[in-house]
Amino acid sequence: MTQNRIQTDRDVVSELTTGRLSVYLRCLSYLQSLHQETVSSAELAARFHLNSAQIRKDLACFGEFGTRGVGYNVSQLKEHLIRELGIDRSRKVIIAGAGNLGMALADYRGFNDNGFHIAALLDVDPAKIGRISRTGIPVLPYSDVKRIVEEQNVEIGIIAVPADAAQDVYDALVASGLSAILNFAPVQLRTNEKVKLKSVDLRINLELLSFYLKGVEDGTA
Amino acid sequence: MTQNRIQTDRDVVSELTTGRLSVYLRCLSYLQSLHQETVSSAELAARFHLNSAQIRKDLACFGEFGTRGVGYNVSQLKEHLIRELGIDRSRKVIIAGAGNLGMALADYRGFNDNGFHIAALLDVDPAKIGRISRTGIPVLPYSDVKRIVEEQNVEIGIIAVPADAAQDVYDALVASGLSAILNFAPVQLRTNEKVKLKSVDLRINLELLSFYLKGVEDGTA
DNA sequence: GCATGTGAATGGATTCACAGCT
DNA sequence: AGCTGTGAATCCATTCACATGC
Repeated sequence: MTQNRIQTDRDVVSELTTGRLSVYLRCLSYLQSLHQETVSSAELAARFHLNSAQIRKDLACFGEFGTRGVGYNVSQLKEHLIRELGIDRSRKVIIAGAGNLGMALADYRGFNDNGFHIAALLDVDPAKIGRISRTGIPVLPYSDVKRIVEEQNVEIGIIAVPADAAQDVYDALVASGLSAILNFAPVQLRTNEKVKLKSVDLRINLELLSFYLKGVEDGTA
Repeated sequence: MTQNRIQTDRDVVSELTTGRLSVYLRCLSYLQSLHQETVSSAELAARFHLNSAQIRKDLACFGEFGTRGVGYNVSQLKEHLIRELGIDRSRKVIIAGAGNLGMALADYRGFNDNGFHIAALLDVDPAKIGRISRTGIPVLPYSDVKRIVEEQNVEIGIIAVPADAAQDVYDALVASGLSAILNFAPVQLRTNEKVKLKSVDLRINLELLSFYLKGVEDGTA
């Protein structure tokens, strides 16, 4: 109910909850664009096929922000989530690997916007170094990592290199001094516990669908 | 909320389990390349920082495949998983959106290999139609969807278009007759329950890291 | 002896249900 | 009345611990 509680609860927020907060935030931006002033947990729940109690619990993690009998104030809640997610200022990102995926992420709106700014791409290929992405992000050699990270205060690294190069790249990023890494290479990395790592395995999702399809074929699903 | 589990003849397998099976499979391929003949749940557990009982439970979903006192036969288990995941034959995939992300996915090794084959990319941009990706995947207009899906027996669609086009593309893919969709657009789709949908939200992962970083800054994590 | 397979115990996340505020 | 905030109940996933079989 009071300020102490906000601090206490914070380190207990699960990734599942945090992920949903991101989704709510996007929805609030949309509602704001419609000039909707308040929203109830039931309305949000209907949009996402979630349970309304879950949404209230998620939002209550950081204090009481709703008004009983009314709901949540859209723009107030939005600002609040932005602050809680730590994207109320721009965080610098560097992408290792200027291949297809790295380039796509560099130019991806969701990545280079609204709380995140991509400082540079990194690559080993001399043919790529010195060029820029479609939206103007420069491709630099790995020898520049440490300098860029320090000069531009880069906090997040993204690994978008083939699996066999991922560990070396991981080690180089960690050595450069950044604090969090998003890994797209399908490998189990030997990690440094001081750096937060989140891995995303794109192929798993295709295999999940294949598994579902097989179930349908076998007539068991 | 409903579609999160997949029925099999033996039991019900959660998506979490299925995802881990994919990871084990990749590891088994690696062990096979080292000519290792057997592997224990404890060894796999150590590799992935998982609990060995969890691995045994995951693998036991489809029957008893290990040998007590010995472990699992690497190549036998690998073949078994490939069959259970339904990638023992090539499944055809079509990608909607020949932008950066679509192109990256089309040429991504993990997507166009080993159980999956990308039949085509789709786009609305006349400048892109008729071209091919770096690895030779053709870009076709949406008017060809139904024909391609039928002729080539495409089962899986991937949505790699901007958020505002995603619903229309989803509807077109569903209408074309395929059975499963992997969605990369950050929107809540109005779905047809006959088609399995899996959504991947890339931005959530960045926000997760931002949330972690904020926790560190505030000294609460 | 050693590692699997699995019922029982634990731990988390979700949902229920209602007290409490507007 | 309407909707939040939350303890209690439920559901699901993970882990423990051991009987079972090589």
